[in-house]
Amino acid sequence: MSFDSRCPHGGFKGLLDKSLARIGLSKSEQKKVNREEELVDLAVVIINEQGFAGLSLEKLTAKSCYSKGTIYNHFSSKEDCLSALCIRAISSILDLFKRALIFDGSSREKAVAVHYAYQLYARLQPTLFMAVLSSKAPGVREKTSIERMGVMDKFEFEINNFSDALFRNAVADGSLILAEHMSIETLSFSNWAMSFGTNVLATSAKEATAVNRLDPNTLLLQNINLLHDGMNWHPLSKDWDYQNTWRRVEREIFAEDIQSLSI
Amino acid sequence: MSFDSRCPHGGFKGLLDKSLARIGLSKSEQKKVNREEELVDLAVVIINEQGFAGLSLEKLTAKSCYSKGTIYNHFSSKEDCLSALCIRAISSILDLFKRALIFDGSSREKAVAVHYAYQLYARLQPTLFMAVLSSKAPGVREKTSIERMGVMDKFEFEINNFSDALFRNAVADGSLILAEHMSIETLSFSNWAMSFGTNVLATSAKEATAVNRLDPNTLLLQNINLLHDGMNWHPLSKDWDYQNTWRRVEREIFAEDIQSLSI
DNA sequence: ACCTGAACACCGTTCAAGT
DNA sequence: ACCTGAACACCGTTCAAGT
Repeated sequence: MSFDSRCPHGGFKGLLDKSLARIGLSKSEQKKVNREEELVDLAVVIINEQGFAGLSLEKLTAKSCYSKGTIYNHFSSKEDCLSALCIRAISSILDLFKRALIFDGSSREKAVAVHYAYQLYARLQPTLFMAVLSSKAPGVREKTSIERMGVMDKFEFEINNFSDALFRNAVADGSLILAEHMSIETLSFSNWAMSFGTNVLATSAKEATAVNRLDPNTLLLQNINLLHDGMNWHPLSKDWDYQNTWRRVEREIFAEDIQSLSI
Repeated sequence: MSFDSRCPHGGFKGLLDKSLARIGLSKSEQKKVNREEELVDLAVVIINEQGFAGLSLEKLTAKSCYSKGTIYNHFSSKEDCLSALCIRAISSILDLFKRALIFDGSSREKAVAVHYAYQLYARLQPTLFMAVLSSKAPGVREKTSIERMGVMDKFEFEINNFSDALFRNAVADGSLILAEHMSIETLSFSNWAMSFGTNVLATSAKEATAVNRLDPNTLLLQNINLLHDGMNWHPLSKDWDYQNTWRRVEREIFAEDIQSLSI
């Protein structure tokens, strides 16, 4: 093993320190946050090399320049480390969501842009995306520290708020009329469930016959079109070419990200 | 620890042997199948007592009357054992699905009955249901034996066929008209994705704010109503009381199963 | 106040010897 | 042909000693 890759300090470190200082962290707290970033990066490398089953805090210790004690100072267990990857993923997904919002279109088109962003992340960072799924498994949740669990809940709450806002805007601009017994929360949740279910099944069951037989690129769009039509969210898919919206989102918002995929 | 519970042979054993013999297994193969059933039961007990994180083949060995070698003869790893629980779950779910089909109603109502069955299983056997989720995590899949992976694929294929049949029937009886660019497979997959996504998020995020704020009982029905309305599957939810269908399914098909929940 | 690595317990996995 | 359990490697986790 080459030791060159160990302890890759420096680079943007000074920059990072400053931006963290701005949000009110002490020097030692900054150091800890930076180190955790570093360790999460290393964990991703190990998973890419040896699979999720190959990740252990033992190996993470060996690959880093810290001792076991320090590693356990960050992660209370291997599963806690996995949850840290999950939080990294959710946080990045939220950033992509916010970028998707600037798409110039109807509220339903904006929702399509957000779903595009979700699926894009699954393609850009398959390992981190799968970490989200892994962290939903009870065995992982059980061993995640309560502090980190709190952070996860906080991010989940933010994602929910974000999703709710999409539907509130739709109701506000008149393109969506709330049926009886339907709340913003209900629609927002169904939207999330469909997206999550589609992406997980599409990613995890790719090899199996079930998903194989479908075109993964348009799969998510078709599913959410069905759902949004069911909500009677205008314009309906029969009156608007959302396939075209999907392509426009790709071109107008996420062109560089897509480029990095083909390199 | 009491040793009374160890090696609970007997009971329906003779009966089981005979039914297995009918499908063409030798005596020793029968024995192995029976033992695996027993071990899966024991694994569920351990998980119920100590959580998913508490399961190990070490403990399974201790709780059973077999040696480590024999346990590893059944399960190539702890994760392989988890996948065995997953297969047990899928197989039971398929049985419930078949029972749901006998519900007397329109093709869309039959689909509602099938979703009812899915959600019922999640309530009847939360541990086994969560095992399905666990087995979707990459770390578990990676350590599942190829033979068991094959069995899982076979069951997934059966579930798919079952779901496809629901939609084929709907097209056949004229209540569902396939839109352009929509295939039976697409609709079937979206149906599965919605159900899976809803049940997983409802089960795993129960504590979190997101799902808390919704009524879990009607959540799944609302979500699939939106989806089926989006497919334009008649009768639409505005023209038919599917809440009532849901209650009828509960009463007419699954009354005893629900009873066992409240005991 | 934080870091280290030795120490130990538990688990996973194999396999030579036994029936 | 199948089962056993000793043996060992790897991992998780703790904590007294060090800086």
